[in-house]
Amino acid sequence: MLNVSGNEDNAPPMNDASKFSSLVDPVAGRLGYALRRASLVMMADLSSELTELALSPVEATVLLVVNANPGCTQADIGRLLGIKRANMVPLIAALASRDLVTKAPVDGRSHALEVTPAGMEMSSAVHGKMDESERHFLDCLSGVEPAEFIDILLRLMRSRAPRD
Amino acid sequence: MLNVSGNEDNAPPMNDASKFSSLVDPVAGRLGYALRRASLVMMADLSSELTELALSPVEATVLLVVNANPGCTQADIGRLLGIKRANMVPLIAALASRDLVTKAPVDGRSHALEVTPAGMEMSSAVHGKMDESERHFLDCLSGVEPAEFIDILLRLMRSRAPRD
DNA sequence: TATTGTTATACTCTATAACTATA
DNA sequence: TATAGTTATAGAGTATAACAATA
Repeated sequence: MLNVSGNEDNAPPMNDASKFSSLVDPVAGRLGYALRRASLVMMADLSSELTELALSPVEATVLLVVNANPGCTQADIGRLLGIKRANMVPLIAALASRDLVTKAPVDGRSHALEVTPAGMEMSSAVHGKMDESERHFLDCLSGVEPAEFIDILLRLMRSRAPRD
Repeated sequence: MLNVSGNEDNAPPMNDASKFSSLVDPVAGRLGYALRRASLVMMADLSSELTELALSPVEATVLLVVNANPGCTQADIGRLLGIKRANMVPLIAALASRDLVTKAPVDGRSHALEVTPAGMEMSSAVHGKMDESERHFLDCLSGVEPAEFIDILLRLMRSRAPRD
């Protein structure tokens, strides 16, 4: 694996702010700010992990949802992931054009989505890449249980209604 | 204050997934996914809080940085917040056009930024809005100390080098 | 040679509105 | 009347490349 930051093992991982600047940071103690910056870092890491599979994080996630819910519709996925119907169209089209998912009309107005054998293999690969990306960051959760940490984040997410 | 979700006090705050869908969620246990969704929710909340001040979250944060670091440059702010130099230009221009910050050439190539009296008042207002937005979400951190939670997020953010 | 500010531009993501067809 | 899928489009946000002036 590529070691970009030279910070793979137990060496002190630059916990100081010297890498960023010498300014006073008035938002470092803000939950929203810390959440956003941490999220962007993890997204960038996962994104580069997924380049091998030629999938974006969103495409990969949609694929996993179809894989876990055979027969679901685009609208279902949109509600689960917070993606608008209009924006689901190119996502599903991309996965379908690569023969990772299939669309079968069931309703006249809705399509049942399913993963193909190739899509099933790709789902496993995606989980592998997510495991690999996640592993490094889980080490930062010193003391706190990952499951508890994630539960807090999900509770945070559900504490406000989705805007749709 | 406006109560959008009907979930201000101690009523059970919809901790189930019924509000979202009935699908199996294959990424609910993923740290990166939970971080991103939580971050988006907090960003949306802060964004609507800041509409009264006619500031975006990024503009508000830049203003706070200038306020906390009189004499800093655009490049300084960009490094601190992870914003590219090119994208700093319209941000500072917007704040300057509203007489919230001033640009004083010091170097021939760099400008010293400072907040005006109006900018100082606006900074206080921004902190107030951030407090208000943050208050609700801090309640979700049952058990875990906010400072510890934020420290983990910042450690997470610093565990990968900024791409710049 | 490296850095600051700047312009122009492209690309991705997301949001809205409207339309068709189905339930 | 509400929902599913679709199209087109607009608006953020972010990215790169190039340039001039300066250190």
